Amino acid sequence: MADQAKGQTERPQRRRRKMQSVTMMDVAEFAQVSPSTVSLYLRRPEAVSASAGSTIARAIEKLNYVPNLVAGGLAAASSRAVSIIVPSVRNAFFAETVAAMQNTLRKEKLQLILGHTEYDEREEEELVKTALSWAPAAIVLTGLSHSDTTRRMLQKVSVPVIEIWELGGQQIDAAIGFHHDQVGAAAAKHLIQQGRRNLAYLGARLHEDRRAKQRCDGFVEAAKSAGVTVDIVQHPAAASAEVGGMLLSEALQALPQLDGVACSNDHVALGALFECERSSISVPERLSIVGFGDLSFSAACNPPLTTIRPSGDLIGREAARLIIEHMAGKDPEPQISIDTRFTLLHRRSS
Amino acid sequence: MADQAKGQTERPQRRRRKMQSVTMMDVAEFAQVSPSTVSLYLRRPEAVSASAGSTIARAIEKLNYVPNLVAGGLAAASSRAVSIIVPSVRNAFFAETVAAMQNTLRKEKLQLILGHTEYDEREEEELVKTALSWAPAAIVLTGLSHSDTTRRMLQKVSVPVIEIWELGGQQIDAAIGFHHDQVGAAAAKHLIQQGRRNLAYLGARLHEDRRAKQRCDGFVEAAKSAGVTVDIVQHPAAASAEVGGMLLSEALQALPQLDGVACSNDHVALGALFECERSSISVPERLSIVGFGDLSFSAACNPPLTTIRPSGDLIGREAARLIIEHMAGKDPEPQISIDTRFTLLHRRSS
DNA sequence: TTTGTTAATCGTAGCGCTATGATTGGAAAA
DNA sequence: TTTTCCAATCATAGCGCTACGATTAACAAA
Repeated sequence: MADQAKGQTERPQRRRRKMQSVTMMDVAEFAQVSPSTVSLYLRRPEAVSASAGSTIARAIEKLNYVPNLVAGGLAAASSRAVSIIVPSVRNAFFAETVAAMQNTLRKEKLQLILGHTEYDEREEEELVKTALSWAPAAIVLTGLSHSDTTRRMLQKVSVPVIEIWELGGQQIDAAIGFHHDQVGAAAAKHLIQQGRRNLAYLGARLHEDRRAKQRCDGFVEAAKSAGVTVDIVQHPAAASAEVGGMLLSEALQALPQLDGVACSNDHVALGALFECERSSISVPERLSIVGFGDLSFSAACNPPLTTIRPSGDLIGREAARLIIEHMAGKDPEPQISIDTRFTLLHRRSS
Repeated sequence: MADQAKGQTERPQRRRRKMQSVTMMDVAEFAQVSPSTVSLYLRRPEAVSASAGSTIARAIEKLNYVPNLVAGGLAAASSRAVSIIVPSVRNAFFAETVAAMQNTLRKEKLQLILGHTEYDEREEEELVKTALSWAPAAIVLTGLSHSDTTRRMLQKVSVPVIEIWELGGQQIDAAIGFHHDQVGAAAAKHLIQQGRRNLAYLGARLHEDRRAKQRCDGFVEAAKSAGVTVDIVQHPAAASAEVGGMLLSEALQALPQLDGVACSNDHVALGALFECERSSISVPERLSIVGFGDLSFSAACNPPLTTIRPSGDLIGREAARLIIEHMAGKDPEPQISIDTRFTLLHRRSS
């Protein structure tokens, strides 16, 4: 106190709100090494000597030190966060991918920053912009269809970009997914194989859900090229059992000969199944139903639902793998595309 | 790539990898104001004059400036991120809450950092630790049951902690949710009201899912205190339609008199419904079924499923509101608890 | 005029960490 | 011996921003 009263006012003491009580400096001091050694130990433990390493480890333990990832991210110009942008986590497909990614990334101490577009490109653009301002280790987005601005932003940037759940369009960098038109084609082929000749696709929200549209198109095309009658019955609302019921009853009215339907997803298929029950249409004798998704209830339906299972979790795991490899310094081949395929599960509804 | 071609003086000293090309300094320079004014404009636009504001806005637009949230977070000792930890996003309940939170927080430019515990307290502990190292604006976790270490970490820390989806236990700070035992009781009361006297609870994963257990207990207690026969039939696996079918058939075998069941959730109830169909048990004449969750298919079942709807989205919205208010400086009452209630939807399965 | 008051703006020291390049000590090579 | 080399460690300049306190401008009150 007294020694600071030097006639003229000294530099005013600034006080800032501290983020945390124990910092890397404290650990360094306690362990009698420099902060850089602590930092090095934390990032590449094999680069410091065994003795220094154990001293530092003890200091960290003792002081209960928790590294500040924000500061680290700023200094390193890249944070240990992965930004993932999906249409909606309420959608079981994306939830599964998100969960799988999370489970793989967690082992590398990478965090997931989540965003929903609600199937809105403008929203996606906003989310990408925010995502970039976090300097993430990677950006994962859904589908290959984005606004020009989004595409431009992402091309300019140096973080790896991974597009998931769609293949076959123009990709920004890496893409992991499958061909949705092939899904539709597989459904059609299967129904035809079962002897069905009057098909329809029960589609929900085809105007917004590009991938559902692709499945529909693939279905129609395959049916047509097989010389089979095919029609589309659709509804603008999101896929649900309720919509499925409505669509099937509409389809039956319009196409009395109908003997096989493929659905936007298993929710729609479930609704169709219930509608059959209500209308005493025997499945699969009179009508075959094929869904998409293999949701949790699909195998337990009555009859169990024939469906096509995409590997949502595989997509997530592969995306995580790509990110981890990139962080490890492996330069991935540009414009890589990974086809995770899908599986037709033939159950009793067809 | 190198879109910035500034004629920089050779500095053989240190060069660091820059995170971004255009910074707040650039904007300030362009707009002829100081960086602090730009910062102020970005955080509290009403605090700068209209003229300065519009100049800055123009500069931002012109230079295509994207703020660096990592740097901001470090300087402010708190990032614009909210950490949310749920058992799993594959679970529709939590997915709904996450989505609702996201939708509210997005308006405030807050990001969601997601973590999954997979119903493992040790994992939760790890996630909380990582979450804290992001200096989030708030931490949201699921349920009131945590490890001692987790609880200690969170009590020590100054960020707001919100526990969701459970009420009635010892809470760390804020809690938003409802009483699960009341859900069970409501189901029991409803079944009794429908004239049912031989009840059973079909429970999945009761040993791990604390909240499912509470619903079960509430159900049993309410039934007992009404003097009605009641039993529990359970399975260690996660709730699914498949498990539901198994549980119901087991229950019918053990309790031939059975005339009413409540289920862990609507997946289980759906499975029970299918089992009834397979076994030609008429619902609700011979057996009433009550679910939990009001999942997307519940209203479209045949018969439509009586169920109890929790307000997963309300929980998310309220959590977001609390966080936003806290950030706005409002000091929330400590230990606040918000009961979001639930609704019994009486449909034709009971 | 001076003084006080308020609104708007500014200057700049950190926030905690990482990356770069420098330095060190001791063993191996000459 | 001297020189070289390398692994281990260190010193420190930022990363881009926010918040604090200071300063200025504008105008009313004394």
